[in-house]
Amino acid sequence: MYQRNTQQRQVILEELRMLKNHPTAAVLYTQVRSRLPKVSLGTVYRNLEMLYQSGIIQKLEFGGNEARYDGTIDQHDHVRCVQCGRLDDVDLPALAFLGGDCNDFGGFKIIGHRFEYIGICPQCRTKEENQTDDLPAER
Amino acid sequence: MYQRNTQQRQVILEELRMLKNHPTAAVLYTQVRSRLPKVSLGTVYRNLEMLYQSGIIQKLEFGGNEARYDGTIDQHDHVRCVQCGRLDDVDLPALAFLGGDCNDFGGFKIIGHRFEYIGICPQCRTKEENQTDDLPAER
DNA sequence: CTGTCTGCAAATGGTTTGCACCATA
DNA sequence: TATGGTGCAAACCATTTGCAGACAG
Repeated sequence: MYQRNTQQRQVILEELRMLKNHPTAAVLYTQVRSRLPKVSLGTVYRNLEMLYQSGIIQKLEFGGNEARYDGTIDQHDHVRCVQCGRLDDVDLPALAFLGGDCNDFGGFKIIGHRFEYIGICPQCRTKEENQTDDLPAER
Repeated sequence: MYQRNTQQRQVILEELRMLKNHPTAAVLYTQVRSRLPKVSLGTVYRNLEMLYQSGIIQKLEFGGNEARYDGTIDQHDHVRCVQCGRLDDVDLPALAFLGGDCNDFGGFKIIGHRFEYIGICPQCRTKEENQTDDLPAER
């Protein structure tokens, strides 16, 4: 089951690694289109999934939101802004053990974990202070 | 902003509390229909969201899968089966600190966290042993 | 009565997929 | 030139929403 090294695939991976902020597929798509104006969103999804399955990139999907992608595979956790969806890195070595030795819970074979802080990012915080009214919808 | 105490809302909450295994909206819907044959799926979603916003139940959404609901609000973590989506409880007091004092990461105001183990449930494990072929799709 | 809630069905939105053509190896 | 990849558009599927009638308070 070999994979070809297409131009699209290369550009998608390069641009993903360029964008440091864990872009969504849609954001990456517009970015890639600046170099390959004819790519389709379907191709972006297909390649992201392929790269993810090959263990080359990370897919960071949580709670109904759009999935976000990380061009590296080093293990670290994240903070997600409830309001705008922004996703930042968090270095929290204390969590390393969680994926480790504990590999049986009620018969489950544990193969990993997902962790994420939920919060409000700096931008959204200042927005909140300026306009005290209009609480935005939760989701 | 008061809320009415409709029959639908009551039954939905009761049935959710009856089902101990964190049902999806669809599963709960069929369950509720056995008592109220005319409820609509929309009503189930609307009420679940309402109960969730009111802090009466938990909404457990993770990784692109269907959301699952918990009729109680006690804090505990979960294991999710990658293959069938089954969601079980896990008691892991060590994680309690995570939502606690640490309330500022890079300007983010931390308001909570999401954690979940990923694994393979007993049923899917035995299935795997019996038939070594046909790897199921990731998602 | 008033204003919330319901059932229905259509809309949404992120993601996937079928198909015919394209291009990599 | 064989076959995996692409672009396009339609399909999917969980969830949301507009609307007119129903019903709780």
